[in-house]
Amino acid sequence: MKYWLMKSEPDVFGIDDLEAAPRSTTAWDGVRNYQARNMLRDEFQRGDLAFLYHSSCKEPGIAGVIEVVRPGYPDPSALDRKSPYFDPQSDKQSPRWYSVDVKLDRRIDPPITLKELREHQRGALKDMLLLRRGNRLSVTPVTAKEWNFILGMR
DNA sequence: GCCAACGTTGGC
DNA sequence: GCCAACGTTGGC
Repeated sequence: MKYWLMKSEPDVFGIDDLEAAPRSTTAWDGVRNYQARNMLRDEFQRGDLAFLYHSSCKEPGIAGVIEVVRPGYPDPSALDRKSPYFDPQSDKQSPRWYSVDVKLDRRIDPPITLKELREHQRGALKDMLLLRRGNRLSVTPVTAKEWNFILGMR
């Protein structure tokens, strides 16, 4: 089993939206970066856990734990002409983009802020990808050590 | 295959 | 709104 961190803008889709979704489950679609795509397609497994991270908002931080309930499958939004994530270059035969389905496991209240995480940037979280300068990947792996340490912060 | 221009991300 | 960092595009 692996651990991940998945970014989302709460103004677009946040933990409240996930909780309100049917069975608190949603398709994690719209990822349009090859590195992230490869992880969704090749590495995500049912039962993996991920932090839901709120980005581009007032208090960026980890707002909850989510579980992968369906591993990588072709992202339907890439083929949906009406979707904002539609990609005319993708096609059904050789899908370019992938999604996974995730379910809310539990909220982290209050969220563990980026500020708090940064307090450990020289210590337990010194290798955490999220905290790396210039990191823009919306899906990143988290080590078991980092995972447990961060959960211990609440 | 190089690399400049451009677009996007995301914290501040 | 600014801007650093980085990915992508496209001309050559």
